[in-house]
Amino acid sequence: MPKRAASTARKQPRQARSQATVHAILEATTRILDREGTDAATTTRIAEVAGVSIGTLYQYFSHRDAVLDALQDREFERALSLMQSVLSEGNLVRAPRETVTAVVRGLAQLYSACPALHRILTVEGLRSAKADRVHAFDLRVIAIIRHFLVATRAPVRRTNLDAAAFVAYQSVRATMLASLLERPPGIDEATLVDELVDLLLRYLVKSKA
Amino acid sequence: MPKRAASTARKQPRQARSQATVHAILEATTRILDREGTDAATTTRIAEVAGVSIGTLYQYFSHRDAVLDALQDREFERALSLMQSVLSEGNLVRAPRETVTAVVRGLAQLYSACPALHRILTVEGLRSAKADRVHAFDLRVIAIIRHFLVATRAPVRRTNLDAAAFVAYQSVRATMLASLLERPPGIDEATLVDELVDLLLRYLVKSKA
Amino acid sequence: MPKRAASTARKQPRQARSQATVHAILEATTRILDREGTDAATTTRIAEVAGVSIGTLYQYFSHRDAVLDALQDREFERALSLMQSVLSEGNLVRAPRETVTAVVRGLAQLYSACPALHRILTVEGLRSAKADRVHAFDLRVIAIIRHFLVATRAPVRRTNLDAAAFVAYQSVRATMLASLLERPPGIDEATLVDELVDLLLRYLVKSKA
Amino acid sequence: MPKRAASTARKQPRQARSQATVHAILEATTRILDREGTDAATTTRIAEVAGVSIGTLYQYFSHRDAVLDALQDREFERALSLMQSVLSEGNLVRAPRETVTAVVRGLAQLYSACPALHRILTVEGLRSAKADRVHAFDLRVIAIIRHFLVATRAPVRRTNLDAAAFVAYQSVRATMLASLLERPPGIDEATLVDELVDLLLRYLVKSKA
DNA sequence: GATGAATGAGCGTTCATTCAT
DNA sequence: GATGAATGAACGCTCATTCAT
Repeated sequence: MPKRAASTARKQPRQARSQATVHAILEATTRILDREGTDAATTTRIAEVAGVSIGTLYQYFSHRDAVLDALQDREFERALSLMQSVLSEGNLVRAPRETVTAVVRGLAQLYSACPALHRILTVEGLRSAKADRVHAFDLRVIAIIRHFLVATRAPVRRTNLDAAAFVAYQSVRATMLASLLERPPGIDEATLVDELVDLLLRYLVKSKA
Repeated sequence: MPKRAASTARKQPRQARSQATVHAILEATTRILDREGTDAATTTRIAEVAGVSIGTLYQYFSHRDAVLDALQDREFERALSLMQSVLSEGNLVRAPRETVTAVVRGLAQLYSACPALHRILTVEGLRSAKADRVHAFDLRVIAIIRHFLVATRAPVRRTNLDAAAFVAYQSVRATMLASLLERPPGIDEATLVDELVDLLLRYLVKSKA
Repeated sequence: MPKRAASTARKQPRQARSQATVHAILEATTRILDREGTDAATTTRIAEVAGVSIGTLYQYFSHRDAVLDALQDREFERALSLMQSVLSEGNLVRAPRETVTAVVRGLAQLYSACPALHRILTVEGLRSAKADRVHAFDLRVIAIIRHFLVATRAPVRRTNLDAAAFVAYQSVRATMLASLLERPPGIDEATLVDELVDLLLRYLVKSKA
Repeated sequence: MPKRAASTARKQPRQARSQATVHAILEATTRILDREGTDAATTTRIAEVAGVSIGTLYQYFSHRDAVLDALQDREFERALSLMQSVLSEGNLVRAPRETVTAVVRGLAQLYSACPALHRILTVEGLRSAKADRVHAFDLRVIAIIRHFLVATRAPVRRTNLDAAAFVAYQSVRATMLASLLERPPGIDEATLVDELVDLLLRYLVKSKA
């Protein structure tokens, strides 16, 4: 009894063929955004890459932005569940470095598959009403981090936890994406992870000494 | 050493009137981008706000992107000279906290005047060939930071200076812009500066203890 | 004398189920046209309101216009039989005012049930080849009226009966529809009927005096 | 100091070329509506027939309907000024038959140049918000007729002047247009005018006898 | 030099129609 | 027979760019 009809979806793809079509559209959009940028993601191009007609696209998405929204929802959900699982109650006893490394490594994996896409999705807030979606996501991420900072046994150094969570998230997100996209000389992925983990630990946690 | 022969400029604005026109166009573009967003920055609108005809605009800029490029150059130059002056040889003797605070405050001032514009300029890098321009700018910024890290008398903690400069710059830039644009609850500008200064000092400099 | 082999019908709805489907489609179209206007009468919407699939619709009607044509046929037939019964031989002995009132009242009833529909059916004649259908209908109506004018015992004032029938019919039809659709102030339906009856009697019949 | 910028017009055509362009667009629309019907009046077709590009059309009209509105305004204004001049104070002393004949002849001339166009313009009220424009026009026409009925020296037979003006206008309009469009056998234009004049006189004015 | 009317490729979107299931 | 996913021509409209004045 699936009653979660997203407001953006035109019809629930119940049949196998329909699901495949929707999937193909989202994958095509992912590829286009990651490789060709936002401007290339026209409805015509998406349909073309997905191997469907433009009419078919509009049977599943009410308008162009609905496709982007669906993609954003999917990726945001992925990122959130990643963080939630690593920062969950069960992991509170692990050493801070372990936990932080897990989060950073997880994000690195998530982003490195299609960094340009994630740059667009996490940053495209300027564009019209999309800003609200990004902000809402940011708030959820920060809530998760904040909750972890409250619950962890490690000695947290910060007093303003809202600010700490915000700074931590934005720093890791932006640095990772910039690194993946610019590929600056002398910084491979492993180095980057180490640096970010160190940045976070020194910023967030009291040193043992 | 005349380095203003930008490939995008159509003619050398030698005369006062010409310079005034170019300036008006860039100012108009700045205002539109910051207040109305990228989509509003049509050539017609820019010409209108600048108080010139569309024909005149094309007499000074070969195409729309040339206007944006010129604007980007101008703002990038501003940011670079800011950092260069604060991180210059003359300031090496100041306490690290002073210098770092000066840089962060400087950027905060620069960005907060027109945050949306800077978001567009630094982030719209995805768009087509613009990415290269942003990357080139990033490299210059990082070189300046790296040079400071080498020259400062403060005890630098990092060993990979390329990575350190990159991480430091990206973290500050992204966090500051996100904060200005999202205005997350519980984080005012002063708080943000304090947090970022602390983030940078703990990451970059060995504590005295 | 089977005259239902309309060129627009795709198949003979011999069976009860088929007839019910055709009926449902025509009723749905009627409702949509009258309440939502021409533009809303898409094939998808018609099928939806009729409770059948779009494929089924096309099994009974070769194309969209065939549905409208069938509806037009139905309503035209209704109007014709109304006029024919009132203006038939059996009514020739009634007083002219009685007969004319009956016709006008009959049309008022027919139209007021769904005025927008009749407006579309009688006026949308402009649209492509539909004009011919409306004209053909008009000719039949006029023939009926003309025939009455010839046969009635009342003293007819007109000499050009073609013109008289035409003028009489068009005046009543248009005024009635305009009144129902515009609902002009100061003219209720009873008033309108009185005015039109008076208009017709004075135009068509010699006054007794 | 012309400050009547119509809300539908995009820019005031001050220069000769611009005026010619606007005129060409309206003429093209007239021709298309009259000969090919409403559906044919696409922006592409209008631009094509007018001999301009689609972009030019949109420099003078903010959207497709603005073109139709402008045309409607023009024709409505023509019809109103015709009726106003014939039914004006100066003509109150003329014999009723003279005045009525002048009005009917005037409308006949107006309509016969492009009957299909006038049918569309006076009747297209169903389509979305266009109904209001037609109704507003109808009210103005009726006000003019009503005013004449009040002021004339001829003995008016009707008591409900609103209804009388409405019935008179709609009857003449519809009959004339239907006649021009259907060209029913046995009714030439002169006959039609005579019939309508007689219809109106008998309906509106007390006979001398 | 400056102007702004004109251009047209290309966008997002709709909807009548088909055909494999 | 019935279904509804898929199709694609055609629509209204925008905006970077050109060029005659």
